[in-house]
Amino acid sequence: MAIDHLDGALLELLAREPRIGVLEASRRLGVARGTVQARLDRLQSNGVIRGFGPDVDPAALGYPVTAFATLEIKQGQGGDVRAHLAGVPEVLELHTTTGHGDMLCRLVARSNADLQRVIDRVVGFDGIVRASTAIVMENPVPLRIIPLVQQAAGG
Amino acid sequence: MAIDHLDGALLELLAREPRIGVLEASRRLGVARGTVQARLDRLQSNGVIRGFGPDVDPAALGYPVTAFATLEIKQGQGGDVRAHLAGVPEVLELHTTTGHGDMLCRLVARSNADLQRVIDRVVGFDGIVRASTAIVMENPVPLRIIPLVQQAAGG
DNA sequence: GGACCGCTATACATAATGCCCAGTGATTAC
DNA sequence: GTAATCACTGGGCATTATGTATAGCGGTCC
Repeated sequence: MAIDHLDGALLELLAREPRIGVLEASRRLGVARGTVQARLDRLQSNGVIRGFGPDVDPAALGYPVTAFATLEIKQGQGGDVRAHLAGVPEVLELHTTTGHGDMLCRLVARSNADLQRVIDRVVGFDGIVRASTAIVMENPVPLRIIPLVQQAAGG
Repeated sequence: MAIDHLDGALLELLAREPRIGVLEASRRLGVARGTVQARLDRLQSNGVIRGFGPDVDPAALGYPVTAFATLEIKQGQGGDVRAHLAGVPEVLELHTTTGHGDMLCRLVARSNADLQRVIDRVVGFDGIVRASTAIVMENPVPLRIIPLVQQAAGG
């Protein structure tokens, strides 16, 4: 799937002002409303736009501590470990990675003390051999996509 | 900031059907429109909802490879390294973490071969001493927030 | 008891949406 | 070269949502 300049500009606009409507977007971009509508439909059915879910800040929910945990898994226990981690609300995402048959997960907690509880819960499972945790201090580049979109759009 | 059941249900609803309007949300939740509007306003001014930006899938843009790189930084070079990484579109996020004065960043690339180019660009900077990269194979738990929201909402 | 707060319920003007259509220019197919 | 296809334009129209305001009601805090 490739996107062109108009797609890129539309995504940028939506990222900057998400509550904008199709009509207003068409005005800003200087194209017809139907065009914006068609592009949006296409971007969504192509899977480029997964959705417009609310971007919730865990810190504002009372979970200001973020950490990344690298997990070492017993052979053959991958499925069980995934199910276990999926059941922990503080696990915000989980990846399996190359390396030592390992997993990487993003955790949040209410405090550094609470992080200990979360880690205990995460690693308190039979298939997990070892865990090493890195606590996030700063987040100089929050999750972003626009620079990549611009590059993909050729600009 | 604490959220109650109604806030939680509203966030869940928005996460599941993001294009829903205030009116429709009020119908689903069985409350008055003004209530939903007030809750939404409050959640946004509280920072619980950062926005409704489009959720763009890098894979659909032509970047199906994700990796996490752990970087070791020269003392005193942090600021320069951040600026450098912020300028690389394939760097989707960057965190500074405890450990070895390190950083953790999420990268995407067009292919495994392309990942080499991205990594070269990332680490081709004076302040970076060493990098170790883990390529993501699977993503059993994609970035999510609803389980945490439910827990924060008390149920 | 009085003040305050959040929710309900309703109203109304304005604006956006979903959907339709005909026309145009550019590209592709034959 | 001609026909067909495709994306975009520009317009219209009925329906629906939004922003904003109103008054009333039931709690809670002192």
